[in-house]
Amino acid sequence: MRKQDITIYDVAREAKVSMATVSRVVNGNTNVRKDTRERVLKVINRLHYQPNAVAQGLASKRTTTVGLIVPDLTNLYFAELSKGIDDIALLYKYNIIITSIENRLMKEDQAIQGLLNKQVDGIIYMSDNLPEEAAEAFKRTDTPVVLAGTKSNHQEFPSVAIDYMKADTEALNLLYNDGKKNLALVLDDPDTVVNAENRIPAYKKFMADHNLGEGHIYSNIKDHSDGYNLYSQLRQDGIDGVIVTRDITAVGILNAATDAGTKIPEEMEIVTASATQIASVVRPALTAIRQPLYDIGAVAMRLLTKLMNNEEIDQKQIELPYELLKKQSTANK
Amino acid sequence: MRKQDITIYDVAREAKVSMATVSRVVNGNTNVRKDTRERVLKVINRLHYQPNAVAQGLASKRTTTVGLIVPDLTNLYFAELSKGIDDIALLYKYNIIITSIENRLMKEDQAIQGLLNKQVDGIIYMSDNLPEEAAEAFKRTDTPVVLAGTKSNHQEFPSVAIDYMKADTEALNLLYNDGKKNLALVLDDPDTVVNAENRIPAYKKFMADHNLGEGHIYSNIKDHSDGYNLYSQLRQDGIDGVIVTRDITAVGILNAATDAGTKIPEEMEIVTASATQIASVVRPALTAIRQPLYDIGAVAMRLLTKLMNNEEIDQKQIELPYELLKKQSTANK
DNA sequence: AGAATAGCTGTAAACGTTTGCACTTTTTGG
DNA sequence: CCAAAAAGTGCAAACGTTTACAGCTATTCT
Repeated sequence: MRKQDITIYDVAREAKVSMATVSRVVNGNTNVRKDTRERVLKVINRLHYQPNAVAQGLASKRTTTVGLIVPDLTNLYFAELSKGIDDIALLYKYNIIITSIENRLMKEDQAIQGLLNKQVDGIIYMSDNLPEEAAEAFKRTDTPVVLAGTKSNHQEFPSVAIDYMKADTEALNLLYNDGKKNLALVLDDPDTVVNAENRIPAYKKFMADHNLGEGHIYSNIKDHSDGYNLYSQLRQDGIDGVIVTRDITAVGILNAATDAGTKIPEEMEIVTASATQIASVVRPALTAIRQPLYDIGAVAMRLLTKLMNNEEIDQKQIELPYELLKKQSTANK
Repeated sequence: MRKQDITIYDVAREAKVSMATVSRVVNGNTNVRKDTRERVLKVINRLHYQPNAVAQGLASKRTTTVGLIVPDLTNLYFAELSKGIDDIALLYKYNIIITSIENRLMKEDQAIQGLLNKQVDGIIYMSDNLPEEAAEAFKRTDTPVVLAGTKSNHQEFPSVAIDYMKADTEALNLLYNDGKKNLALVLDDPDTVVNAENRIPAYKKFMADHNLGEGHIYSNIKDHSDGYNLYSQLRQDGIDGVIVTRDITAVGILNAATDAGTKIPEEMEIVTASATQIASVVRPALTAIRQPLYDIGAVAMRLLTKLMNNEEIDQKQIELPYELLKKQSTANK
C-alpha cells in the first residue's frame, strides 16, 4: 500500500526532532525556532509528507469538513446556492460533504445523523422544508447549523434568506398595476414554511386588501410538465396573472401558453418567485424575483464559519435584498 | 461538549462485554452469540450510540467516502452526472466530498491532494480535461479513479462516456441530409481531449469526406452570451448548420437568431452536443445528442465501487449509448 | 469419554495525529 | 551578571475505533 507511506514519525526522525515539533510546523504553531522550522519543512518537502486528515480529525476533534443537505442537485436553485457556499468554504479551507435527500431512501434525519457520524464541524441545510425530526436531530447536537435559502419556524436556527412575503407582495403589485385582476399563486409544495407562512399569507392578504376575492392557489406543481399541464386549468379559471415558485415550472406554463397562441404578457403575465439561469434564457424572458442565491450561500457559509469558531453572532436571521427583475413576461412599461 | 458523549466503551461497560464485541456487533460480524448480540443492540439503542466514522476511518483505513472533482456545480451537465453518482453512492453507503475546481484558487492537482489527505477511498473526476499534473497525481496514488463523462489520452484511467466521434458524425450527417452544407462547429474549449481528439477530427473528416471545404470552427464559446454574440459572425460566414458543445451556448445562438428574425430551422439548423434540461424547455426545442448523463454517473460510481473492493474489472473504458434526439431546431422530416 | 473442532469473547496493539505538561535553553531587564 | 520570563522542545497520553491473536467454552465425532 502506497496509501500512507510517510507519517509524521518519518519526518521527525529525518529532521531529528520529535513528532510534536513536526506537528507544530505543519500547523503553523509559532513556538518553533526558525532554523528547526526550516529543517523540518525541508524534510517534509523531500519526503512529500502529507498529513492524514483522518488522524488529525480524530486527535483534534475538528475535521474541517462541513455537511451540505440539499434536495436535488439538478435544481439550479440549489446549485447556485451551493456555489456560493463552496467558494467561501474553499476560502476558509473547509471540505464539503454533500448529501442529497431527494432520494426517498434518505430521510432528512438520517442524512443529518450520517453527517454527524462523519464528525462534520457544521451543517448547511438547504431544503425548502425542515421536518420536525430534522429539527429534533439538530437540537440534539452541538454542531452548528445554518439554513440557507429557506426558513423555519424554529427561530433558534440561524438562517439566510430574503423577505419572501415582501417580495411576493411586490410581485403581485406589479401584476395588479399592469391591470391584471385575476391573480393566481402556483406552488411547488404548499406545506413548506416558506410557502405556508410567507407566500400564501402574502397572497391572501393582497387579494383581500384589493378586494380581488378568494383567488386561486395551485399546489404541487413542481416541474416543466406540471406547469405545462396546468396551463389549460389556468385559462379555464380565467387567470391573467400568475406567480410561480419555481422558474422551470413557470417555463412550462409559458411554453403551454405560447403553444396555445396565448399572447404573453398581453393576455397573461407570469412572474417566477425564484430565478435561475433558466428564467433569463427562455423567450419571452421571465420577469422574476431575483434572489441573490450565490450571496445567500456565501453568507450562510460565512456565518457557519463564525459559529464553528464560537464567535459572537450579531444576528441569527439574516435577510438579503432581492430584486424584482422585469423582463418580457410582464408588460413593458 | 455533547459531540461524542457515548463511545464504544460506554456500550461495552453497560452490556458487560468488551469493546471488541461491541465493534463486532456494529459491523455485523457473525462471530457473536445471538443473545449477546441482542444485549449489545439493546444498549446501543438505549444510549443512542453512534460510531465515530473518523475513528473508524483511522482504524480500518477505509473512510467510505469518495471524492468528486467537478468544474462547475451550476452547469447542469455535471449536475446530472452527479445525480447518477450520488444515487449509486447512497446505495453502496458512500459519502461524497465534492470539490469544485472552477475557482482558480483550486487547481486540479491540489484538489486531488486534498481528497487524498482526507483519505477518500476513491475519486470520480468529471472535468472535461485532465491536465498533466492531475494525471501525475493520480498515478502516484493507489486510490482508484474513474473519469465520468470525459476522456483522457491516458488509457490507464477507467472512464465512462459515449462515443463522441460517432455521435458528432451522426449529428453532422443529420444537418447535411437536411440540405445544410455550410456547417460549423462551436466549441467551449478546443484543448480538451474530447474536443481535440474526438469532435474536431470528426468534424474535419466529415467536411473532407463530403467535399465541404475547410469549414468553420469557433472556439471558447462557453455561455449564453458568448453564443448570442457569436450569431452575427455565423451569419457573416454564411453558416446554415451548427453543432454546439454546450446547450446553454446553443440557446444563446438560438435566441440571437430569433431576435434577428432568422427562421430556425429553415435558415439555420442547430444541434447541441450535450443536452440538459435546458435544451428541451427552450423554444424552438433543441435537437440534441442526448448523452445518458445520469447513467454515465451511475455506471462510473458502480465501477468505482468495484475498484475500491479490488474486484476484477472486465473493461476499463466503458461506452454508453447516446441518442440523437430530433426536436424543433432541425428540419421536421 | 476424550479429542478435535468450531464458536465466542477479551486483551492489547495498532491507526496517525494533537496537545498539556514539564523541562531545557535563550532572551530580557535591572 | 543574575534572576525571571519567554521561547523552544520532547514525552506521553489522548482521540475512538478495528483487528490479530489467544484463550475459553460449547459442540461434534469416534
